[in-house]
Amino acid sequence: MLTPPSDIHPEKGVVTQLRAYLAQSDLAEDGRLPPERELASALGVSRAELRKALDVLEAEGQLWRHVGKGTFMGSRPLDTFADIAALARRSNPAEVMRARIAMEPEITRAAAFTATPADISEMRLCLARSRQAETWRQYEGWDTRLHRTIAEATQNSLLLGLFDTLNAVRRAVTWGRLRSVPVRPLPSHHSFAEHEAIVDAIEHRDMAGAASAMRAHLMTVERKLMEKQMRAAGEG
Amino acid sequence: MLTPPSDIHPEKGVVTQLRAYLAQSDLAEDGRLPPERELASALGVSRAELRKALDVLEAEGQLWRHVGKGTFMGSRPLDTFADIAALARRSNPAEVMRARIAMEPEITRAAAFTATPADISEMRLCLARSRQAETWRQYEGWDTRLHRTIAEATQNSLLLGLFDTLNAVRRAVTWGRLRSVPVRPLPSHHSFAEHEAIVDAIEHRDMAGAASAMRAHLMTVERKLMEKQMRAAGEG
DNA sequence: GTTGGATACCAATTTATCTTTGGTTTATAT
DNA sequence: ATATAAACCAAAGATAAATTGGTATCCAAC
Repeated sequence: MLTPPSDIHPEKGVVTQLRAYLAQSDLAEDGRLPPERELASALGVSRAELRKALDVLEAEGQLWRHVGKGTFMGSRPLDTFADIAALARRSNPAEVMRARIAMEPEITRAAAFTATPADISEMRLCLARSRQAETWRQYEGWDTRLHRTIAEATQNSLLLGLFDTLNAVRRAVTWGRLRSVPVRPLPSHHSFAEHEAIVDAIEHRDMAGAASAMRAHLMTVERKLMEKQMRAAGEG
Repeated sequence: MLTPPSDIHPEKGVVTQLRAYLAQSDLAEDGRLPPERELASALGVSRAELRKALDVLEAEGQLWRHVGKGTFMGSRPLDTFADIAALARRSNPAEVMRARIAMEPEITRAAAFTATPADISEMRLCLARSRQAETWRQYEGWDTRLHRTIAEATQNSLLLGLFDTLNAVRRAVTWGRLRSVPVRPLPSHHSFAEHEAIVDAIEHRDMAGAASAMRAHLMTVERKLMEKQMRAAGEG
């Protein structure tokens, strides 16, 4: 219907009018249509009424909208950003910690099923080295390697890739932290026993135990991290 | 020249001076050292000479530089893009399925804690649309959107990014598949009820239930996929 | 009392502008 | 010849301004 008949309710008229506009006007390549304010005046309707029509078309899945970006035809493109730097920019330490708590226990569970004796002996090596570390920097190196060895033990290149991505973002995001204590990690450091419990569970093919041990470990890390942050906030 | 040691070659002198500076001065946590112009004046040498010394240390791998960014200690962070194509090449449908089973239930668990009413109503929309789908292509579109909406509902950009990566690999890996049956999804399709159970659990903030519902769903998908593969192998 | 329209404001996003930074060239002086 | 200073370039970051969808408010009309 090109000329809106007067016997149709105005709301429906706007929807029809909008459909006609979208059908005829060839919009930009990205399917973007003009801003609401322009489109409203171009169609000779108020912005509120145009928005109601847009709501209808959006509910139909014909278009999608986003604040600051615009309104687009077709289905929403999944803006896949696999770029580490971009991910790190948008994320923060809290998110990273939550992501670790979500991912790593399940990775550990899978590893408990697939780990080879070679994997497990490499984990044991990481454990021993981390205990011998004389600086926090060294300790962190062995800690990182232990966690990655577990991911490798899943024998799943995709899971390993996802873990690496998570880890890269973690390093990028955690910059700006302060290692206040220059001393070496103490033997009583909580991670030692926790790490050992994880590797033990993997060795015993205890999938549930491995997952929960990793989860417990990461939640301790998260708690320590939050405590440190609270202290820093209190001091500042 | 403030105190030029005559017995040392000036170039080597700058290198030594620079090494000493890097050893003593604790630079920022990201390992960044001051811009060349500042550092040159701080060390009392010309910028050109400082750059020569920096060239030496860079050749030794002790530091890395980047225009517009600065000069940094340590090894250059592997400019990792989680290369979807590379991941897909190394992976296979079975790995993808195992990775989904590892990740998505935990994402769903997190979503059950953080989902907003808007998130949930969007999930319901996806459910309804997927039921109305008249082709498998349409159905897959709404299925994908449902799963991504759940990932969005975690309010965690990193988890969302990891999910997107996983999803991109999945599409890349499943590329060569053929949807043999041109008929529309039947109302008895297993996913309908399973999807609904997932969204219900999220709506009721049942984190454990949401996770296990998603896990059950994905395991059904995996089973169907294996059966199909067996049939294909039998036919081939 | 409800509806529709105009306006103003908000937050997310993009665009434009300026600054910083490593890399390079040129001219000058010792 | 060599070193120094200066100037310029392109890449990256930082900041400011403009856009845009979303929302609330007020007012007039029926």
